[in-house]
Amino acid sequence: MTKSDSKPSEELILNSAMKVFTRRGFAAARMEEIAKEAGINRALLHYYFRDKETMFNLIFETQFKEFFSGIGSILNTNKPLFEKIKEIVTHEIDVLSRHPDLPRFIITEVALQPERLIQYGQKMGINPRQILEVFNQQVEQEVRQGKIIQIEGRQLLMNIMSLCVYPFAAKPIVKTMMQMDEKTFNQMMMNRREGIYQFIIKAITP
Amino acid sequence: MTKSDSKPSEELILNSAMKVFTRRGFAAARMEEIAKEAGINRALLHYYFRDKETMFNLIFETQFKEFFSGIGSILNTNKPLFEKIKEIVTHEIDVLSRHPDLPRFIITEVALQPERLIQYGQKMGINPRQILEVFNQQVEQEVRQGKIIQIEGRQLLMNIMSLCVYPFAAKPIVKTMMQMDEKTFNQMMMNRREGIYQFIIKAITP
DNA sequence: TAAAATTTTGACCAAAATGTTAGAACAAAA
DNA sequence: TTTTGTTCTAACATTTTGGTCAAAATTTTA
Repeated sequence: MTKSDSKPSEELILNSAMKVFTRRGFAAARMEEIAKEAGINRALLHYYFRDKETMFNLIFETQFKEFFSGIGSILNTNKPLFEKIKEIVTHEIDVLSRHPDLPRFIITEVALQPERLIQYGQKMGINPRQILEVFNQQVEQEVRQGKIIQIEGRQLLMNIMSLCVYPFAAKPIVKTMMQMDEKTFNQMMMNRREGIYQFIIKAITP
Repeated sequence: MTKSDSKPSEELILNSAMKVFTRRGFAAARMEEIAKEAGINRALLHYYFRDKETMFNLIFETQFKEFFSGIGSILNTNKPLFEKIKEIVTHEIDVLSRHPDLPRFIITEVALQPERLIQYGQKMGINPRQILEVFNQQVEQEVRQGKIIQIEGRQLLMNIMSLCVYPFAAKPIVKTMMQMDEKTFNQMMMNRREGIYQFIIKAITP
């Protein structure tokens, strides 16, 4: 809020920018609000970062990484399926508990400019085709071996992601509808970490 | 696009407004774009509807109803649990297939102004407390009777909603990551209607 | 401590977006 | 066909917002 802390302005600005951009999205974010949040003059934003779009791109990139890199590297191991699922669930819930605005931010901004996804995806060396292919193979194999019921890899993956991500994406709705305050919401998500895992395993074990 | 069809302008404008607002959200929506989409002059928007905000509220209300009313009335019956689940899933997938932008729109706009949710909720007589209470009771009962495994009502409800809604909310991401075109996406969602139901039932049957 | 470099700001500018209005075009009624 | 009322538009006004710049304040360095 106040600048008093002797943190270098550049970093201080980026922090404020992150808050405001993730809270409001690009279109509704105001340079004024970012400046105020950082406790500095608006012109200073332009001194450190050329313009709104440049700032936004920096923020988007870090958020994008935060959202995708983890799951990507988990999927790319050759651990057994159940273990992967466990890791994805715990990882997602943990990350999103720390950054609850993340999914909504990514979702809306990608919807507004889908080309970003491809662009940044390439930039950080994500290859969806390959990741998906590996996961599909693994699921198919376990199906054939009778370890899990018949299910498409991508449907399973989508189920996992849905169960983890949706409550955060829709957090303001969920909180109101289920009449939870911040604390109970967080508690519920903590319970969910184990709950979802059980739910999925139960659903796919023959 | 063109106005040629002799439809009354008022309705025509609302249609365009709906498209643009759901596509871009309030902040990124441009009056100009709405006018162009309707094939009319920008000033006419103000002739029929006072200003941007008034227009937006009308759109938001209809979208809000579309999103919530169905599930509300399904939950408010006293059918058996599995039947309810089946109905919710099919209903959600059907509605969202017709209005794929709906969840993202509601989610982002509610996040931007959470008071809307309460306001419009009351306006259309939705009582979350009561709805949730009924569902909780029902789940608890089935748990006690040993018909389903131990699970919290709200967790189950959240799972159901997550599995249905998330793929649409994150549609642009899902499409890109899983390399699907519009058609395959829709097909996948159709398969999902049955798939999710099986998944949930399997997960909660003892 | 004086000079040089840097950070920071207030004042201003330009562009973009919303909103207003006088009157043209059109339709309906007399 | 004139008159009256409604629908629509072009041009204008206003507001909001992002961005620039010269100079003040501060820090660094000589």
